[in-house]
Amino acid sequence: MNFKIEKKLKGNLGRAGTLETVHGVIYTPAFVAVGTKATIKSLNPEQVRDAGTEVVLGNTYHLYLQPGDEIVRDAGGIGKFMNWKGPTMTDSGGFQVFSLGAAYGKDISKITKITDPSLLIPERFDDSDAPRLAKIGHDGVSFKSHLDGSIHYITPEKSIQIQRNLGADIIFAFDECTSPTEDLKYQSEALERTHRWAERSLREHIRLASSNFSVLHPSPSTGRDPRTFEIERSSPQENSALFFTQALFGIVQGGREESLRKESAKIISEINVDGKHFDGFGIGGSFAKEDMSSAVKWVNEILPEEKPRHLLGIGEPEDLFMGIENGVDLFDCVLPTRLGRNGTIYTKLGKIIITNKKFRDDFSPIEKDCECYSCKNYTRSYIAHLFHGKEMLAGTLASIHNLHFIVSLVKKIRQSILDDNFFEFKEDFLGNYLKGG
RNA sequence: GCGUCGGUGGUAGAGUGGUCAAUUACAACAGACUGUAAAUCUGUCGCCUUAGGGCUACGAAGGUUCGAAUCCUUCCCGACGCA
Repeated sequence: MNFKIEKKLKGNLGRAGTLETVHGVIYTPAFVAVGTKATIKSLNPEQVRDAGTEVVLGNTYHLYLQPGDEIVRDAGGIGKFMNWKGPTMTDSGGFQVFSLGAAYGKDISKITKITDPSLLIPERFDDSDAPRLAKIGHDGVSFKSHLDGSIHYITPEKSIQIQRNLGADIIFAFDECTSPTEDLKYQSEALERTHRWAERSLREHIRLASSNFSVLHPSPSTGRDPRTFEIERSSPQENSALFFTQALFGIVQGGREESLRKESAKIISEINVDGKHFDGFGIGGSFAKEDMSSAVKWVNEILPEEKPRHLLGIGEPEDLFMGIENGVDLFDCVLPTRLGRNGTIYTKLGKIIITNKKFRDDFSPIEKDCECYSCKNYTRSYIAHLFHGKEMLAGTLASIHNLHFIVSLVKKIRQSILDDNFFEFKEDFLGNYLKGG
C-alpha cells in the first residue's frame, strides 16, 4: 500500500490523494462500499463497480462465522471469493463488540440521538445481566454466534489471523467501539484496552507477515494446500504481493471526550513494534452527530499527515463533507445499501421514501440528470411498484442509485479540492440537499 | 320450491350474551435506519375530539334482555344438497 497526497485544502486538514494497492488505486477521499458477508447486499460486483465503487469492505466476525476464514483463504482471499477485482478491506470485528454487546437489544446505534450530555454519560449502572451476544473478557471478547449460539472468543491476535486469511488489502486492528452511554471512567478503561489490543494487533500482523503464515499453512478444513491453488490461479508475484503488502490500520477511539480522543490519536500513531507502525488509521466510535466534527478534528490534527485516515461507519452527505474538510480520506457506511433496500433513496434535494403514495404515478426517473443504471432505465413509479410488490429488484435498483449517489458525491468533493472550490461546492450541495427535500 | 351452512372493519379470518370499536394476518398510510443480528423495525389504521371521552358500527328490519356482533322472528344475499 502506498499513499500520496496530491493536494491539500487551504487552511484546513482536508486533502485529496491516491492510495495504491496491488488490486488497484483508490482515489481519496473515497467511499468504501460495505459488503459485510463478502457481498454488497442485493448487488453483483459489476453493479457495484458501475456505481463507481473503487473498494469494498468485508467483516471479520461475520466471515469467520460463515463461511469461515479458512474457506475464504482457500478460495484465494475475499476479493477472489466474491469476484471483486478491485481493492478490499476488512473490519476487525470491533464494531460487533458494540453492536452485539452494549447496544444489543437497545435503542442505541452508531449515531446517537441523545444530545444531552447528562444523558450521554450517566452513572454507570450494572446491566451485566442484560442479554447480549458479546461480552468483553480479559484479553478479548467472547461472542455468542447469532447464527447458532456457539461461543467464540476473539482476541486481537485472532482477529488479525482471521483477517490474514480473508486476505484483504487493508485490515483493521481489533478495537472496542464503546457505547455513548458509558461514563468517562469506562470510556477511559475501554480506551486503554483498545490501545493494548492495537499494539497486540500490530505485533501479530508483523509476526504473521514474517512467517508467511497464510501462504504456507495447508488448510485443515479442505485438506488442500493453498500454495497449489495460488500457483494455479495467479502469478507468484501477485500471490506474494497479496500477502506481503496487506496494510494494517490502527483505530482511534475515545468517545466524545477531547482528552481521550487526543490521547488515543497520539498513542495509536506512536505504537511501534520492532520499528514498525500502523499503515493508516481508523477513527471509530459511536457518538452524537454534533460531536463528530470536533472529534474528527481533534484526532486528525494529531495523526501523521502522510498516512491515510478512515472514518469508520460514516455517513450521510453532510458527514462526508465534514469528514473530508477535517482530513478524512476514506469512509464506509451501510446507509446507501440499507436505506436502498428499505425504500429510502438519496436525491440532491434530500432523501425520499419511494413507497410514499405520491410516487406511485410519478413517471420521472429518481433524478433526471443522474447517470446511474436505475435512473437511466426506470421511473419512480416502477421502483415504487417493485417495493410495494416486495420484488427483489426493488432493493437492487435503489441500492444502485444510492451507492452511485454517495460514491459520486465523494468523487465530486475530491474534484472540488483539486479545483480549489471545495467550500463553494459544499455550500451549493448542502444548500439544496438539506433544505430541498 | 324445500333443506343445510353461512353473511364481521379495504381483504382474509377470529369472536358466538357484558371484559368488543371488535384477536390476528395481509393491504393501506406515515416514519426510522450511519465500521449490517436488517429485502429490517416502529407507529397509525370507523368518525369526531379541548385526548377525559363522545358518536356510529359485525347483511337489513324488528324483537328478547339491565346489556346483543353473539339469542329469537321476518326479509335480502351467497354456497352446497334435494327437487
